[in-house]
Amino acid sequence: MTSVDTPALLSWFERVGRPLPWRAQGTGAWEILLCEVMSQQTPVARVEPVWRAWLERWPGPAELAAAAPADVIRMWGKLGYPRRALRLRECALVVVDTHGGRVPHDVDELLELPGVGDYTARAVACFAYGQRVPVVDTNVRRVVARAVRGEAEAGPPSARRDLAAVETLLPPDREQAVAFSIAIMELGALVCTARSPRCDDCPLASSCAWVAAGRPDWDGPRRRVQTFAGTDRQVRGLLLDVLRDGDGTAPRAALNAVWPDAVQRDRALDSLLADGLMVRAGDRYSLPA
DNA sequence: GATCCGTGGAC
DNA sequence: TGTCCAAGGAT
Repeated sequence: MTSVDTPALLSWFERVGRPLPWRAQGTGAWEILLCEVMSQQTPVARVEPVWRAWLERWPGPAELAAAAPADVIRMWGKLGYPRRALRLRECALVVVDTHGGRVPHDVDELLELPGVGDYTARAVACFAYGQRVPVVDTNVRRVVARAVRGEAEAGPPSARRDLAAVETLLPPDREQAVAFSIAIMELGALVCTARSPRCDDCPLASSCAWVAAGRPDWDGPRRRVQTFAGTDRQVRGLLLDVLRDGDGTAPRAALNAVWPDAVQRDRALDSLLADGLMVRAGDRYSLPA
């Protein structure tokens, strides 16, 4: 079982790591939590402008907690999965109400926050508070699968296994461990990518188990490709667009116009109401005040 | 564990 | 052009 050449990895990061705004010295825990939630299943490049605008409008959890859900949904824009915006506001409420307005340090407490799961809790503990905890995202899983196990893909995630695997790779020194996690994520994002890994530019190539094995194809189960066209997800997006891009309210007829299949349209609409992304008053549908 | 939940860029 | 996939979380 190969390990990871940490010095080579850290040196590479110093050279080509992106100067993302939330990596600047002095970035607070709330700002880091915000960017981590926004980055869930969303390319980092799309997050940056929204992150800036968001913090300008609501600098901290107290301001966000006082905001109207409608404004929060609008500010979320087209980042996708808008339920995250509602969870973020709920998270701000919990931070204010039960943590005195400060983002908690402990992973277990972070996990209690709405919209904060296994990855985000550890990302905040590590990146915001400098704790030596494994941080496992899709990039880390992929780099470890290749560099350590010699497999082309990570296979299905398993929180327990993945955490244990990364824990064994984590440098003992706290600051090194933090730098390791940032760098290995960046490597997965920039070099050891899912589609066409740029092994020629990889600082781990000479020690990589996958490269050593001749970059064998993945022989595990093919990951199910997520369809989008024609799904409820697409319909929800179209429906929400009507309110998000307009003045926040619309009659039923305006919503009906965006999707012909009444059964699916109603199902999507009901799910939006259930999620609290819309409210209904008679014939009118609105973003939640 | 499987499924659902947006959006858009890269190839 | 259609496929793939992106700093996951909740149920």
